[in-house]
Amino acid sequence: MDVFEAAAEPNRRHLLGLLAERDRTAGELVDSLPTLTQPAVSRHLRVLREVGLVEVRPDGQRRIYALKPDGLQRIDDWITPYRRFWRDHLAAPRLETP
Amino acid sequence: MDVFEAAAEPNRRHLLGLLAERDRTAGELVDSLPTLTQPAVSRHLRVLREVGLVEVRPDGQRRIYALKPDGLQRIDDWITPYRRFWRDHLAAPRLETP
DNA sequence: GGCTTATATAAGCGCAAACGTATACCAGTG
DNA sequence: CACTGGTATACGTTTGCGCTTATATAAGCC
Repeated sequence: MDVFEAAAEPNRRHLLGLLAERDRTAGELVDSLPTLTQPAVSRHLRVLREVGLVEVRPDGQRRIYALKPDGLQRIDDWITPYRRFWRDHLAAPRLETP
Repeated sequence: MDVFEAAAEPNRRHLLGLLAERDRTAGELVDSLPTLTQPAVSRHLRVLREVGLVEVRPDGQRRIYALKPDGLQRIDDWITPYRRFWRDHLAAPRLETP
């Protein structure tokens, strides 16, 4: 699994959104997704860990998750050339438009 | 399938890359992925069409594919808030680093 | 009209993702 | 030490993606 697939999952994007606000314990993140069970969220966190999008530090018996900046930057690097593309085409979508 | 899942597939990102250079016929795109069969590429193009990342126009018996700017912009909109995040954290990764 | 070229769809298969239930692993607390 | 709370892993199941082979559709050409 790479960064793109990891970020493609809505629940994982939800987790990333929360971690962008501030660091959170695994428990808080579990509570933020009431439709999922604790193991399900734990596995999403593992995926985010493995692709380098988040990092964990232990705090007693809890685990505190934090966003890792460089992970998302890889997606941003990919998008960058396209950004130029739509900046050119957006104002004047088609030259041959009547 | 949404834009994120569509862009998560490496072969589809390859196709988007080619279409960012210039419009291409379906046949050119098929030839650009020698490890895949023609139907496989055709299905990838269908996915990209359905999520609004590309558009097609017929040219005789060929189909010419073109990149649609607004599709990728939706991913960019999602990334934007995170960009601020790593701009803040990248220069000084951790305050408590020894 | 018949034949070829270009592209899309259909059918079927294998595999990996995502989930829930059950369980293991620690760390704290009495 | 026994027990509880917080988190991760194991396991089995379902579901959907991506692939190939085979076929349909449609345009161009003789």
